[in-house]
Amino acid sequence: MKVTINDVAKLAGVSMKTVSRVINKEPSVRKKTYDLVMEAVKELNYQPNIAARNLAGTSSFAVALVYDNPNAYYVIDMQNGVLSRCRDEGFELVIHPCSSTDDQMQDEFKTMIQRSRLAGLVLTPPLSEQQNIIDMLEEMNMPYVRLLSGREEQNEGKNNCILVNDFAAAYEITEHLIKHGHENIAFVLGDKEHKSTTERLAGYQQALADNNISFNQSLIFEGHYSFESGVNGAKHLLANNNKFGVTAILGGNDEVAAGALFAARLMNIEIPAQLSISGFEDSPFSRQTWPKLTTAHQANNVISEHAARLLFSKARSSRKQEKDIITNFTPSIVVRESTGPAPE
Amino acid sequence: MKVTINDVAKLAGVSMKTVSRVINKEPSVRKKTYDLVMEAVKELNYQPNIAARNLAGTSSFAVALVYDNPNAYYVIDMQNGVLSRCRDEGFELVIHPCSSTDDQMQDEFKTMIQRSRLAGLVLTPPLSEQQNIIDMLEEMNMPYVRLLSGREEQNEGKNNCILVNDFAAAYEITEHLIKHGHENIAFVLGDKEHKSTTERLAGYQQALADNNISFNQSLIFEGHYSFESGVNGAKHLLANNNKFGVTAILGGNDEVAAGALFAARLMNIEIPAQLSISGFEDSPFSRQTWPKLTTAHQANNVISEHAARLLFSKARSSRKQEKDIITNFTPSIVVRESTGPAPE
DNA sequence: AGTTAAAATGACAACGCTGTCAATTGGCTA
DNA sequence: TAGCCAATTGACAGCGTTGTCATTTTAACT
Repeated sequence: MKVTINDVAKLAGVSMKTVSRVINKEPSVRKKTYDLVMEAVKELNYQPNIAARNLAGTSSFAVALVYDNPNAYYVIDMQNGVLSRCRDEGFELVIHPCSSTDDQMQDEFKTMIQRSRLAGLVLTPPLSEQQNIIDMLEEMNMPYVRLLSGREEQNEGKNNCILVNDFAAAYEITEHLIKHGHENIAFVLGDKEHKSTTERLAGYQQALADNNISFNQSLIFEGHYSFESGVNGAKHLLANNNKFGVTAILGGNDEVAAGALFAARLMNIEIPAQLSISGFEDSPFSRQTWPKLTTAHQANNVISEHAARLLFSKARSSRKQEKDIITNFTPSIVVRESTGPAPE
Repeated sequence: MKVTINDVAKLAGVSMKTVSRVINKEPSVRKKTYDLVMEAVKELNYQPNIAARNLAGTSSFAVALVYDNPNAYYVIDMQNGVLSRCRDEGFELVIHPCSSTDDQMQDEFKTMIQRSRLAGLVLTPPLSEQQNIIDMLEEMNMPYVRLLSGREEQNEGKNNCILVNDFAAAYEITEHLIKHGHENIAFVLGDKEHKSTTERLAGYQQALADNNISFNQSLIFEGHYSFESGVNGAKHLLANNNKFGVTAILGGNDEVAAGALFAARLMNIEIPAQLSISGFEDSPFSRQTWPKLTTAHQANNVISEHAARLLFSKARSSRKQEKDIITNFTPSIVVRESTGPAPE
């Protein structure tokens, strides 16, 4: 039942160490020897023991996915992508949800890293934005890859980032609305600590500017990434019989947009006839509202696989921290039924 | 930096083995010794090395969570619950998503189990319903706990089950509707292969029977657990100007209910004035529709923690398969705005 | 106090693999 | 063909724990 490296070595007529070399694809193994060993491996259906590898070796065979994000769809997408790469590469995945943002978390985090003997970690926002975490990892010389909201040109100093260009996404959505005659476009922002919030706001502002529409602070509601916040934001923005003359609302993400939709219903406002609403992220959620949400599609499955791949390459390429690895993903707008021409 | 059991032993002035005994909460350690060791553990912040434990010991310190469920909220709830227990008990969690239902999956599954040297696994529906998987685990003498839809009285032969009483939940929701004057209550079912579907249907039928309402097959739509299916089901049931006189629709779960809501909107039907709609599961989703859904709350966080606890106790209590461990959870109805009195 | 069984502790090998370094082999040149 | 270097391969210790069994201590009796 249990096949060890020793069994393989005997069958192939070589030393254990040679088998080890073959398993780990180390160079300087003669082709003939390699084949001999592989044949024995197949014959015995040998599976290396992960615990022993971890214990004996200096390198580890586990990576961690760290998240502090209430959006289950996002987390699952990330997890599945990373997991799929892990399987292909023979790594284990350690899942590490972090609920808190306080100091205690950082300790807990450190403990986890030491305890699990990780080869590296994937950080998702908003955790990936915390400088103290990054500093800690750099100090520990621990490979990591972080998913961030941002534009390439603004992040040249940073390393190991995978950027999602929320600026461009917001720009595109805003322009879409402007083209449909909207001028008083409101924005219910997500948590202001999140980079995605400031990026989306900046994209929105740029689109306004490029189309000669002046920015109006009154049309901005500082909220959170939640349904509730979308409800509150829309209620506030549309208050007093829509005194600002808002004809479109950008939701900080799909959940916020769904909240805005909810609030509009409460006020008997027709979507999109009287009001256009759009979200961000294209979560499954955005397809399950009435009407379905216009949003910006973010290829989370692709992004997460890419993140894992990048991490593995970093983890393998020895100690030397390769700087400036930045990859860019730009979400693309998906127009559905929640946006339309501005009312007269 | 790296603290081993040896360091602790030296500081406490005892043998390594004694420290090991304390760590593993083995009996026959004097209170005084125990305290001495624990003090040293705290002082050095000692963390046992999982790899070494796995390698040296006979028992393993990893459990797996296996899922084949597209509902991200459900999966995350389960995962977080199990994970939280795992941390407390010093276990590792191996995540194993299974996309397919074919034979290949079973092989892959077996490989995973052998490779990871698991202490046991938690199976979630619909995977937990597959007899071939259960048989395989029994054969391997591998501890497991499965989450199932069902009633206690019907599952006495089975072991290691955590039952969610969907029958009772459906009964309660149906009765709620009947009390509000509904008689033509339709049901958009989920996937018929899932136990939860048949259980919910049975609860619905029982409630009708107990209230002297005859069951009408025409009011049943056999669908799937998806938003789309909810849309199609409602469209079908309300077709031809609502020829069946439906005044309420049960959605197989919250997603289906949201779909039904969507379809009702398309047909300009007022909710709940003209039509009541309810879901199941009380996913975050059910609070993000307009109007908010009446549903049956399922305490997934509690259930998953319980599952993990049960698995640990099984895994520890040596080989002897304790039979008949069955725990029962009954969802409780949450009345929101999507249901109301039947129209005249 | 002396005896004895039970409880508590310790010594040491073993788990399955990899790192290190020494030994062997093969291919080439002179 | 000897001589030499580089490419391969092997021997062996050790990773941090636990299982086993031997040893010591304690408690409970005569």
